[in-house]
Amino acid sequence: MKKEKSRVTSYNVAKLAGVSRSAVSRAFTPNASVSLKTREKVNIAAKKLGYHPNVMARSLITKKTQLIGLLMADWENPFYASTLKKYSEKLQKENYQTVLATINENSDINTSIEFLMQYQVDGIIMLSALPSKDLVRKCNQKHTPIVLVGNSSKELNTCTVNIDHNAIGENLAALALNLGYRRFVMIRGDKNIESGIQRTESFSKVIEKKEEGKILANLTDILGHDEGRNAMADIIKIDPELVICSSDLTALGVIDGARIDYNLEIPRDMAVIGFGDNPISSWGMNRLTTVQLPHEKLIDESISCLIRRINNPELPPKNIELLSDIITRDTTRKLMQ
Amino acid sequence: MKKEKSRVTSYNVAKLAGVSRSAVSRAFTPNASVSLKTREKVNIAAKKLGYHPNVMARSLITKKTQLIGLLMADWENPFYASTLKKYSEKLQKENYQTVLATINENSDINTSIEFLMQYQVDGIIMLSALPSKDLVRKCNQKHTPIVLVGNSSKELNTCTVNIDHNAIGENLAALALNLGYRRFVMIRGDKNIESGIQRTESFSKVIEKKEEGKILANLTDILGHDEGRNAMADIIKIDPELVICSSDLTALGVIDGARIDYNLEIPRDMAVIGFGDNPISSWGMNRLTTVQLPHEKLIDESISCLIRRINNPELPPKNIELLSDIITRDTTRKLMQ
DNA sequence: CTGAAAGCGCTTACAG
DNA sequence: CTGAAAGCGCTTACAG
Repeated sequence: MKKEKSRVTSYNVAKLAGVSRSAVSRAFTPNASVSLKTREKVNIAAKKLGYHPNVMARSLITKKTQLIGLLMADWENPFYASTLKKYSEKLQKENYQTVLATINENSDINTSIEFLMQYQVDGIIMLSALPSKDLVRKCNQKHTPIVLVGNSSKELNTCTVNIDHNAIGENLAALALNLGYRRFVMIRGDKNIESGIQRTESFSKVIEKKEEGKILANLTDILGHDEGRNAMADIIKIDPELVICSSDLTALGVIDGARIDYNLEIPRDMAVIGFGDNPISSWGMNRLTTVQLPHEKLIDESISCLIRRINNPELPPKNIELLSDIITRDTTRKLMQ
Repeated sequence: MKKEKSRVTSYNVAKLAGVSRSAVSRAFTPNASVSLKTREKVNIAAKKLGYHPNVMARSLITKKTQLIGLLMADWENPFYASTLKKYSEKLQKENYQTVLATINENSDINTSIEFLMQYQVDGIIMLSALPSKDLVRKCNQKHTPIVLVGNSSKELNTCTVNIDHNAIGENLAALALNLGYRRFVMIRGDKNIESGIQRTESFSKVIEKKEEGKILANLTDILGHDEGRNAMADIIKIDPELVICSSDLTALGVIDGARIDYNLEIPRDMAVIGFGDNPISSWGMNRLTTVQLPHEKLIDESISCLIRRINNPELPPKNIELLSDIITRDTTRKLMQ
């Protein structure tokens, strides 16, 4: 069987340094009441033995693990790699480590959350467009702070950091009308995702109010390049002036379909707007007009919300809404002056 | 200050179930010697109280945390999001949780590794093209199993799972010559990364041996779409028949540069081969000929290597080399029959 | 500033 | 199969 790992404990360090285990503990606690001399003795001994405090044992006492659970549901998002990286780095800077948990068909949200709970994470960041009342209830019950990122349901009694999708819908409508477009097709993925619903509704509200333009079709369950390209078979029959997609990848697919399969010129024959400002979207022939999300801010706000909540559980939860910009490139016509 | 979390402990469950804490512990240990009746009583009480064993306390005794550290250095790789997801899911299936650690300019490898060590991770998976002898030495010293993924240095006394880059270089050369190309330009990123060196060397060895063809230039420190596109300014002067890139993104940039900035037709005027088979590479006009890496296998092998090592530390480390396929699409000419 | 002692929540020989 | 007891490695009042 497994050979026993011979761990270096505070006892060993204490003995070598000629002090008590309390002193060793204090030497590793910032601002603890230890003399500089003791601290130095301990540090030398610790270095010699390769000692690091056992966080597990510590957390048993302090009831803090310095562990943050990162729950991610929507892995299709092409930004997730860099998002993950940034979370991990920024949390590390705040002295937290990141425990990753995945949600998918096989492992449901309950399993994941229970895993995280067993590890006594100090808090949870949930990245998902899906609502999760059960999750929030469970966390509140266990007094584990959680912040919901990118989930647009506001009634929940917890911290949320969101993109203001209503504003996006309105801005999109204003821009579209301004550019002279009147016949629209909207495309999005999962039809139940709140953010897409909000954008679509606020878009159409503006259009109705101004009594200009018309949404010819509202296509759903279309996500990603290939589905976008395939969707052109339907779109071509509808013949819109502008196609607005819920993802840059979908938009790029639509453009490929339009150009390659139907020989359209973009934006002359048809304009396209994406969502997300994927790095790809500015490449070569793509030059996609799209919505640029405040990723960095989303991350920063969610981390600071969570940490604030961890340190002051009695504070009321914050609900933050972030604004986005529209980047105008070459898949929509230029504004006439 | 922080309100005390009122934790449910095994003591509470024991009391409610009318058994000892030992019994509670056993009820949560698979194959422990408990009667079915006791186990059921415990389960009912646990459910009623919302009890989950505290993994931190458990790990103090068992010396196993069921935590795996995932160290990632090369975040440019566009596959990292899905790689991360798969690791997390597969480890979860094996009853491990993933702790993420990042390496970058700010947080060096030592800081990250010490973080992981403090959390007493049972093992570490290091995803990086960079060599890391120090890391391996440190892990061996602490008896923490580590497997190096995608790092081609073989002498290290640890488990490694790699792509066989020599084979790729040879296959690339054979294909290139077969297709009738003779004048090559090679492009890669960081010139010190072993995998790129190996591919380049084995490629040129084949060419020299066959006394056919010539590498006109070996460009380094070029990575990603934009740098690839810019590199066309130099490439156009060299006028190669085939450009071989160390990344699909670079290749796509070269193609954009060739088409848009220099009006070349691909592959008629110049052929391009990428590396990695990024999903983008099969899209629309891209249709990139590229090297398809065995991602899934890389992940599976590294996990099983690590778990084997965790369970049997005395076993000698394995060094696994995986083979890759070349996907021929439309950025190279077709083979004449 | 310092150390002895208690205790965090768990598991595991041990004895029955 | 079961429970009392010891102990994992740490921190933190407490008394000095």
